[in-house]
Amino acid sequence: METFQTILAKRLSDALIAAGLPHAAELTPATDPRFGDYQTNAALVLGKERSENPKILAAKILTQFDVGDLCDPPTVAGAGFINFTLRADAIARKAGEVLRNERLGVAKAKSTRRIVIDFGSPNVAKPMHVGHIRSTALGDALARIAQFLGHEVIRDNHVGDWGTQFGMVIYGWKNLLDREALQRDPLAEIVRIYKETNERSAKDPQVGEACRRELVKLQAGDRENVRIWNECVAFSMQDFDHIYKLLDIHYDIQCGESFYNDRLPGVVDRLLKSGVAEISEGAVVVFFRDIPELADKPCIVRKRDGGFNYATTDLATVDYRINDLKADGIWYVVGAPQILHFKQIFAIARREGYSADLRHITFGSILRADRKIMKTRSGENVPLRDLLEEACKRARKIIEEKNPDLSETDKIDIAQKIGIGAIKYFDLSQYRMTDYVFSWEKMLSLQGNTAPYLQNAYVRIRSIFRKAGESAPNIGNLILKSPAEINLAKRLCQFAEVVPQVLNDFRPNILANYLFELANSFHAFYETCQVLKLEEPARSSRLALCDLAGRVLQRGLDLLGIKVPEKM
RNA sequence: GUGCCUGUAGCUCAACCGGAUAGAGCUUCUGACUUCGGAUCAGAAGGUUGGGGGUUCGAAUCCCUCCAGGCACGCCA
Repeated sequence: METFQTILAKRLSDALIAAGLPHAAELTPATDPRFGDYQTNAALVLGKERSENPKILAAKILTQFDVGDLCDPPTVAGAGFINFTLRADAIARKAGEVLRNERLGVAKAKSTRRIVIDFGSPNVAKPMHVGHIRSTALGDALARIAQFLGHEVIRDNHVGDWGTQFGMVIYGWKNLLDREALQRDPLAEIVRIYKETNERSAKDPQVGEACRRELVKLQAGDRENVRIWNECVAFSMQDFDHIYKLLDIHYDIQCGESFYNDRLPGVVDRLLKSGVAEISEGAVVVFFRDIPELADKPCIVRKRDGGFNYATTDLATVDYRINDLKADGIWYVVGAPQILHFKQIFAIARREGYSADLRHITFGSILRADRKIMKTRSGENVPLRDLLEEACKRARKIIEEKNPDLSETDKIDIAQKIGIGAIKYFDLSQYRMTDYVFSWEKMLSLQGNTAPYLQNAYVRIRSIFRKAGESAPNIGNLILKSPAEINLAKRLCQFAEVVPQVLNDFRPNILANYLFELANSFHAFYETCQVLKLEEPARSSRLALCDLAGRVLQRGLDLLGIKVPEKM
């Protein structure tokens, strides 16, 4: 299904050809309602290129422009903009099409690809903390959107289940473990022994040495140590799964760092053989002498002591995803501090001849009110589990105030949808690169650009249908008369234009913004337009409009990983 | 020291690839309820887009420079 934007863009292109002008510029939504619904600056761009008067060019383009029954006659305005205002009957027809369309008008991408999305990536033997929210919510939302647009998505949890920290965990397990505590709360006990060992080894070099020995034994496949390691991984995964269930996050594969262990020597051998890497000061290193930015930033792929590091693992991961999983693209949803690392990894992958689309999708930090990175009072990371539970608890409290008559099971269910939705939406509605200040009050507010506000719009729509005692009517075209309903219908047609835009620069906040405006338009419509008390056919038309608004809200929030309740 | 990211209303944030008079929300103020959920809506107030230069018809957006904050810079991940 075509959007207004694609139709008008095509006609612009036709008009330019007919006028003997080169194809130029684009056709975009108007920046201001005063300028209509869509605009193009084609005449300005061409005017500049050809040193001609943009206004005259605009007029020339318009003589060839066929708007058909889509728009009122286009106008030339300002320095040479061409403005298009949609006709109400065209909006009614288009909204009718969207209404009957399963995908709500959203076309699949022209070329669909297989994409591995690497997000979340918690570390074993450490509880997930607030910081994981961004990678997890963002990665999941991008996965949902890419999938909806027809891409084949493989969600991969690159769990940190291997590394030097295991020397300490195993040492602690053997010397400090409290079995009872382990039964009560396994992960907490593992974290405790890890921390305590860490402190001890900082003070006592002998402990540090013992940890290194445990690590070497683990890497050599020592049965006892491998058993302990397995157990720790299993306990951690249980904890992650609990959180993922709460967050409604699903992974297709969870190939952690350990998955790549036996592939690491092969990676280094190949890099040495092909000359991409060389020996330097006993280590195996890749230099980027021809890339100014990286010229003084070599990448070590095998340490002097023969050990591998995370660059090696990540290179093995690239190989696996491209060769074994046949990925056309890999998106890494990983924090900004690792920018340099991924630049190096991508540069090496290119040298090895990989042409897959490799993207590092970075994001900022979550801050406290004092603008410091969010930590607990004692300076520890805030456990994600606590945070999610707190969100549900606070949502529950609001529900008790606003709607105390709901059943207990409803309250639990709704509190979860609102609480978790609030946290995710607060994150996703902001530009991913900027740091943001965490605030319970803001994210759970019923006013403003929040999940509860959007959910409430949906709930109101459901309420109308409950009251009506009927489902959405099956009608042809809508009848649009009042400005508020025209505005709402127009907004609904834009869904198809907004969704694909998110992937241009991996910005779910564009979709969030749209949904907020949609909810706003719906509320304005609701305020001025009666539905149920109306005579036919207006009643059915407005009911259909409500239904469509509900479906778009639901689908849009779903693409962000947020659920909607029927009541709240 | 070098590189990267960020800086927009009192606060939290938008602004798609350079477009028109920089938009929302919160807060404050003013209106609207015998209502399909007022958990809402309508309106007002609020700006030297960190500072200064430059590029052009046109800059929050591109270039230079300075300031502030954050992050990263060969054997941790």
